[in-house]
Amino acid sequence: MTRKEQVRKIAVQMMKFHGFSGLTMRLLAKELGIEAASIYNHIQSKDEILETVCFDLAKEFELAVLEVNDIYFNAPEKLYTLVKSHVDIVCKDLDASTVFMHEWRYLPEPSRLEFLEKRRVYEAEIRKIIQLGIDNGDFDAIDPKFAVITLLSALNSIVEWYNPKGDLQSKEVADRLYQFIIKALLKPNMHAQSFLIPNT
Amino acid sequence: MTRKEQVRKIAVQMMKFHGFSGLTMRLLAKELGIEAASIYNHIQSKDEILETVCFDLAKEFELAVLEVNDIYFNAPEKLYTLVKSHVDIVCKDLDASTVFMHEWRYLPEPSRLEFLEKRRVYEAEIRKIIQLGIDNGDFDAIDPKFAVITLLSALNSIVEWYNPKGDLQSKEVADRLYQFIIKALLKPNMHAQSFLIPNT
DNA sequence: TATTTGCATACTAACAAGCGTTAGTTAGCT
DNA sequence: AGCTAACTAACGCTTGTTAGTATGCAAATA
Repeated sequence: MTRKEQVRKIAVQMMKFHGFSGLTMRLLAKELGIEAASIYNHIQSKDEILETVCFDLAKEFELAVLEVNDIYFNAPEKLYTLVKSHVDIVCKDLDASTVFMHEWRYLPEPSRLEFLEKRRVYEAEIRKIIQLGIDNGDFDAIDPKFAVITLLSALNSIVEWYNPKGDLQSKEVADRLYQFIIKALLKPNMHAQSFLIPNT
Repeated sequence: MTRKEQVRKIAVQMMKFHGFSGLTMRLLAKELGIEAASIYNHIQSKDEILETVCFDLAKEFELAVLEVNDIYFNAPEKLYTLVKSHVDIVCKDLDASTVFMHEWRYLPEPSRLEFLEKRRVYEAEIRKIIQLGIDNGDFDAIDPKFAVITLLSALNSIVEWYNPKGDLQSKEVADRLYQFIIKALLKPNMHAQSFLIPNT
């Protein structure tokens, strides 16, 4: 791990607790054991740290959903794969994900608008999955937009409660969330079709 | 509305966009059309604004859930009433609710710990409802803790997307969310029992 | 092998601006 | 007379960031 990566790692870790505005360069420097001015040998600005975190993760989410929508699957299978990927990304680096969820608001313009656009695309891709499920008769005819919002709120709130040192693995979290959500989405008469719920 | 209330209202409105740390007294003063020092004729400190917002809303949530658990209802009825109350509180003052959800982390100690305790109690009361549903055979035998987390994540994320000027009323949001969640909670063979889903 | 170059990493000192907040005062309304 | 709500001036401290400099190690050169 380069020094640059070390700086970013500690910065993100601290941003999780202090927030973007609350984390000062001098606070970060103290944790790194150096002077505030020295940080600028490794990064360009405080904003840059936030931009790196937000856009690196956004890229990961984007790739995951595009891959799912590229492969031929039925809607429940696509949804399971997407949920699994999303949860994996979040749990893999919980600090970064927490900052991603909470602090993107403080991205400087035009980065903030760019970020919102990326999120819009992500949501639109997920909506395609829900719509496919409805069109194919797997899912109840609910409002897809509403379903996406509710799905994502459940997925994203993982950062609020997940404990990497606890007994739940990323896969278990994904399976539980999927089973909860798929029940809300599936047509009532399809609940016996357990093949739609992958083995855990 | 007293001047004190006006100050708080504008402050909360601005905190929604700038965050607690990002909102400065001089920025708030400019929006109020006065000098920063003048604000202190109406409030004691910047922290006090945050504390008022967080604890006022916490009180509302607490009262709502205690009332629901006081009345004799079955679990689905209790849950519907709770969802309705929660959504009402959130939609009634979206600015305050947004600050409540995002900025409680920046409460000064010991207020922060006190806030977390109140939230813990709220979650425990909701868990009672889920547990009642399981014990009475209405709900699937899912992990109640997990169900509460998922339920609350859906309820709380309303602040991320709800538009008071849109075409959705608070009651409609509550009904939709309830129908989505109750489907995930109910036993499969009970889905035909539409009486469990209140008329919309 | 000895010397030089260059990069990585840290430092001190400082800047201009901004921070929350206090003290003391003034104007107008009841 | 007393209350409400504003003001100016200032305090001590913190903010992100720049400029210029020193040190130690690794690769390149003599």
